[in-house]
Amino acid sequence: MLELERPDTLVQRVVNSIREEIASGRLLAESRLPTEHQLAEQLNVSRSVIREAVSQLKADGILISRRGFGSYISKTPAGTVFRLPSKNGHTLDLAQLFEMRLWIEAQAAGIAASRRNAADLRRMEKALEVMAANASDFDLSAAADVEFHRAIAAACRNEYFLAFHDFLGSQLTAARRTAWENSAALRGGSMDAQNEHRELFAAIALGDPETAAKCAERHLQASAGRLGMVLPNSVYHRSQD
Amino acid sequence: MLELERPDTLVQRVVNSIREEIASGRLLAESRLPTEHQLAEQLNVSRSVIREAVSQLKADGILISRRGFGSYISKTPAGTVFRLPSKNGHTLDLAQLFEMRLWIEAQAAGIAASRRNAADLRRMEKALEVMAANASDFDLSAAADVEFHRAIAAACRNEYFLAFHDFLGSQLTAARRTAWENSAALRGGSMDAQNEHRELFAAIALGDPETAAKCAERHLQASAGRLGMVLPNSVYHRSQD
DNA sequence: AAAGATCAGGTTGTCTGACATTATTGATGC
DNA sequence: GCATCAATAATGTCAGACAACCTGATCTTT
Repeated sequence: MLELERPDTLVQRVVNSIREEIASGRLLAESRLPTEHQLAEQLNVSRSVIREAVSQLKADGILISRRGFGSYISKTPAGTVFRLPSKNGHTLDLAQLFEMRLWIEAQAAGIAASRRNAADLRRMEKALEVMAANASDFDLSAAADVEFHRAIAAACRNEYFLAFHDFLGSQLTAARRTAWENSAALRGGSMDAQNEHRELFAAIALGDPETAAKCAERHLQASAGRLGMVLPNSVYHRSQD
Repeated sequence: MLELERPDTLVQRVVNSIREEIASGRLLAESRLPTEHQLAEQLNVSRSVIREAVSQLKADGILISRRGFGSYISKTPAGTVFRLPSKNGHTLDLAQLFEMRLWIEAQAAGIAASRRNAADLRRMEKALEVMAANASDFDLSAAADVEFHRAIAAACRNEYFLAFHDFLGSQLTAARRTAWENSAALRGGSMDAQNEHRELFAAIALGDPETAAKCAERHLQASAGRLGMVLPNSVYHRSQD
């Protein structure tokens, strides 16, 4: 099935153009941007287009504008948002994304093992119970699975880390949905998953970071297998070269 | 020194408004947005304001619009960009940010130890040499330091992970610049840092993930100390509770 | 009756021009 | 020298228009 790709809108082209000016160093940090009128004339587009483009760059923290004064490049021209780099434009590399999540999740498990308090453990255990009680209900048990892993990330007590964990999760489920619509592959191995969860939980409860991290890694690796994904080699148990 | 709080621009308020509408579930995924004319009338602003707001949300992957048809909520209403959550609006928690970087860097070191190839090792070594040769030149040695850690992250062979590593680095240097303008505190401990780097490099070259991760963690912890930062307790060497 | 062509209405994309609000700057007066 | 004030200019917002395009209904042809 073929897809027709369309030319970029003017706004998109202006955004790319300004981004490149900055990346190439022709526009330096904290230097002033030409006025919107000038930009409109230089690029031969209307001021509305310029304003929409600048509006996007402002939202990314790349530009700053002050009414009555003008717009200038931010002190941090790299911006304040993180976008997953996508080469061709749309498709994400599911395997690499999952691999990164595996690493984050493993690190989270290790840290959680040394920082978790009683409330964290209760929250994890509760999620496990819900998962066990609703093993037949896919939506419920999937939600409990997310909650279990989220409780682990939350036990690290770092809001940025937690936010990034959530971000990866949402990106992954979204990408998976668009890739294969059949996530039913999970159903088969739910018993194994439950055991892996229990192991992981035990290591965290015991306060054993190394074991927790390894349990998490094994669990995620197994999950990938259940989803039919092929990851690069394992991190810790790989043959030496 | 006090700061004058200004009311948000109309565009910003519209953006927040639509975001909230989605977060609260009043606007469902894949459902259509009112037309720009309707939105303008409902919110009592001009269409230009609506267009700028929608433009931002499109850039974040929250909205999608098709000419002649309309705009609708994306399948992934969480968006495709990651923003560091900032409560009050501007200041980031430097300690938490640094802590997260420490974790990422430690994980990167461990993975790199099992994935690095000859070219990776050469790249790291080269960075170390540059750093040693220009110990007195702050800018040069700082750049080499960045390059060293970047080579480690690159050796993990995961472009998303590398991109996130870079993002954290840029955010951190930016935040540090605005916090204290004097990063001269680094100068004193450059000899220690050099030793830590050598240790870390040796572990990676040897292919010992656990040691590499621990070296990286110690190094970053020491760096934090040299910067006068107070981090939460270490992950692995913390007293049991 | 079914398939294709045409048309009408609506929506986003872009352009134009205007006014409001705010910051900079230089002249003025003392 | 210093405060005041007008002139200038930039962004923020508004209003209206046309272009390009999509959808669905109607009309035409087979």
